[in-house]
Amino acid sequence: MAYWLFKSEPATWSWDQQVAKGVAGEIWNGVRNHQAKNFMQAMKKGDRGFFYHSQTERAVVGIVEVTKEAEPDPTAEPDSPWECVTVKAIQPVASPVTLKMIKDVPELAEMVLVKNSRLSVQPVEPDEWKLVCKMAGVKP
DNA sequence: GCCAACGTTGGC
DNA sequence: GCCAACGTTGGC
Repeated sequence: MAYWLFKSEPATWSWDQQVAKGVAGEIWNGVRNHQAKNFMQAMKKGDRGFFYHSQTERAVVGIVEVTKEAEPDPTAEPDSPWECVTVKAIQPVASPVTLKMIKDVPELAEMVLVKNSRLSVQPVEPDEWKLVCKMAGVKP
């Protein structure tokens, strides 16, 4: 199983809204970046991801699971290359892991979140996943 | 094919 | 609100 990080501006799409969708989940639409799209195409059903709030909060606030693999983005122009997966909320974190906390941990210095903060969908290494889960107070 | 200009994102 | 980083666009 692979691990990922989904970044969202809480004003646009928040963790609470994701939770409200329940087991049905919600399509992760609106991504208009090829790197991010490629990562979504690599995702498999059952993969796990962090739900990260950018801008005002800058913290990992929940855990999601990929429930449907990449399909054309219904919010994109017809025949455009954009795709998206569907994710559902699994559980909130016991305590949010802020960007500052991540930056303070040397083992997490190589996270894409630190290296390329603008990428909205990112891969997470298994070791990084375990450590951030520990910091968040959730089971990996 | 290069590069300057511009728009967008996100941290601070 | 500002600015740095990055991606995209368009002129040449």
